Amino acid sequence: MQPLSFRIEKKVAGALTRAGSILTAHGKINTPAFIPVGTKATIKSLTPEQVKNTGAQALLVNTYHLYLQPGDELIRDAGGLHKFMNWEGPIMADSGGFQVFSLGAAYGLKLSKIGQFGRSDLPSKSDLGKELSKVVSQADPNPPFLERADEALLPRLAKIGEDGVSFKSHLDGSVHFITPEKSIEIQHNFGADIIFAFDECTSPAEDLRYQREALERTHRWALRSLEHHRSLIRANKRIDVPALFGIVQGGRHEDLRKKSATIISGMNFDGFGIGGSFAKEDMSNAVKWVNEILPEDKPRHLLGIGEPEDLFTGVLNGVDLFDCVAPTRNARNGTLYTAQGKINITNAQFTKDFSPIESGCECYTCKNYTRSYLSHLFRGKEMLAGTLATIHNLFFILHLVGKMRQVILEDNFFDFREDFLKNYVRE
RNA sequence: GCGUCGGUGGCGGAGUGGACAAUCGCACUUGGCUGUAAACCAAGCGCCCAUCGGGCUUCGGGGGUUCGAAUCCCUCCCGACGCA
Repeated sequence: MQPLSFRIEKKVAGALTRAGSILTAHGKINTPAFIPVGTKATIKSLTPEQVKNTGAQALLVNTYHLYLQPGDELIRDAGGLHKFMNWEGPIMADSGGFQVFSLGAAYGLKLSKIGQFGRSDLPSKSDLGKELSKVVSQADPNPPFLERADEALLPRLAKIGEDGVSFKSHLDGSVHFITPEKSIEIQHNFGADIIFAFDECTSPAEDLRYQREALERTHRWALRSLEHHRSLIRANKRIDVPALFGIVQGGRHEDLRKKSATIISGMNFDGFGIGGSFAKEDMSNAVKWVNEILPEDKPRHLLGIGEPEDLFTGVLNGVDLFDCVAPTRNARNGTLYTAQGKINITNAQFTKDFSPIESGCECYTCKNYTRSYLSHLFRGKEMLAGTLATIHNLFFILHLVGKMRQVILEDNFFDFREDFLKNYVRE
């Protein structure tokens, strides 16, 4: 009857850290776990077999993108996502809540162009783009915070209302109104194992007043998501029902994070997502505040986080699941992970470097190819470049988190963390 | 040998008397990327100092006209095509 069972296998004394396992209808996920992102029902540049060979236990897909193309009903009619995309393991679906941010507050007039347009001028395509990141740096002397007054000039693709969010499709310009109920219906049609409540991922640029207002709306949407989820289960009589995770928001504010964790905890979700944006420096606290309140016996997913140092922060503070586009997107853009930090394989120094990306790495790419060859593929814009780089980056991150699980079980998490971070150079 | 067209920064290719150190591509160099509108985006790319900026030498070579030349004239060199 339970859509999912979660078992804690080991807890680290003196921390929120734990290792466990989640059992879904499509198999088990050993935690902590990193879940690669396959937004449009594909891990870009890899076949499912290749994804599996990197060590992935589960995948995460996106509601917004698949709803627009090819459509959630088509996926349902195809026999569900697992069959449609040929992935037998667990599948998670994000609710579209992140697109409220990425197509809303984060997207619009490039900051460098602000002030160059009067009301009558229309910005050109090159003046538009993504300017805000989910994770901002507190150290940045010029944080990319927009004045709210500029909003009238910004042609945003997502507009937030009380009942839901109006999206202007990036594919054909058509307008789609996504409510919490609609998001849940779409995710049910996918046949995903774990789905998320529809939320608003707020911009780090928003002030406290707005964060509070958005948080309350997200809480109302959480309840609506949960109620609709239950009514769909009652109506459909499916054997395999998806697990629904509620999402905690609250930005960087302690009182909001704690309030959100308390309220979402009270709604009887199957697990929890920790969402939103914050300064990188605030991440540790934000996660800790939340996880000290969330029920211990349910899984916690830190949404959209995946840089090595952040994965340690999450695990240290009680996170079980992560998803992030960083390893896959970085790979396609030539940034590769090594134990010493990230390298940009397109740099001139690697053209004649006949060593593997990382010596000792057991991934397919490192066992068979050199940095020089990768450099050549990237410079030649060959498709195989993205494939080999993605295989390495996913393997690196998946095995890093896998190792975290192992050392938790072996009571050696802190030493491992210290050793890794000592060698891993950020920036 | 004669004629025609043409020689611009690593390459392609604009410009055809002042706003040109020279549009734009490509290549090259370096950044960035955290629930993916991203196999993407940004910056730099003659030399020197440099914060804004300033100075110097450039458009096949040489000479000339002009206040001013990549742009006009003469000449030489080189290339393509045509005629001998």
